Amino acid sequence: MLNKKKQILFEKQAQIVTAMAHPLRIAILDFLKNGEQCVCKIAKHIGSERSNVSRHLSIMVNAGILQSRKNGLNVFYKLKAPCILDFFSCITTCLKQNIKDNEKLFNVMI
Amino acid sequence: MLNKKKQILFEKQAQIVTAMAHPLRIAILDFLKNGEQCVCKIAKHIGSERSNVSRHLSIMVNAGILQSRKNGLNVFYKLKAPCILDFFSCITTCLKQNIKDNEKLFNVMI
DNA sequence: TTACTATGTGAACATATACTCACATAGTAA
DNA sequence: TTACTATGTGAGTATATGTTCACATAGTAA
Repeated sequence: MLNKKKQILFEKQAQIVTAMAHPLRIAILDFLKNGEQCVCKIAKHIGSERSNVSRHLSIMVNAGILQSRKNGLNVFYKLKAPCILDFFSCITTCLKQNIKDNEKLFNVMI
Repeated sequence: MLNKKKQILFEKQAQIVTAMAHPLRIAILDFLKNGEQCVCKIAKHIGSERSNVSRHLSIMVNAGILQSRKNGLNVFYKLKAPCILDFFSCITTCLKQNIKDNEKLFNVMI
């Protein structure tokens, strides 16, 4: 059985992973890899409602993977842990492997 | 605006990230880092209903981050992409930073 | 002051997710 | 055959999540 310490660790880790587990949020993270952006620019770039983008951003700020800075009317968001980007190269490796596996399955079927 | 290709890529990536976005699933991934395990061992280790564990496992198999092998009555599950484990070191970095930030905030408040 | 812009948030709704229970299936062993 | 074990899954329920609309707030600029 898991001890309480590990259980808490896994819950905290899940909070961070969950904050990345959405196509729009991944699109935002990808957009922010080259530096901070304001909400309206992000909303325009990913093509979604401004209020919805605002919510997605606050989810990632609460999880501690983004940080924000106010400047006049604008609020700028940027990545807090750049290592998050490395993660997506692992994810892409998974994706490529999945495609290979599907090809194999397909070749067996026909 | 995002093009269709990128949109599809982010959706596929989100499917994989979502498959890791749960404390029990992270506990399972952690348990499997030392090699394959059958469902009953996994269920006993993480201390959850066998049927629930079975569902969590199938979520991760469908996402392509686990693979399974049948042997008699048992079904053994193992990690498909070991780079997933590297990811959790990044997550832990985030967590440590979050704790530091909270400390700073706490010091400002008192 | 007024008019404007960027952002955040409450309320409502639709959809997705997690969990449990009960049962079905498939392999083992007598 | 029967009895058992490990696993998966349908149904039901509770909770969480994503989205939109409308409105509130805060800063800008005339």
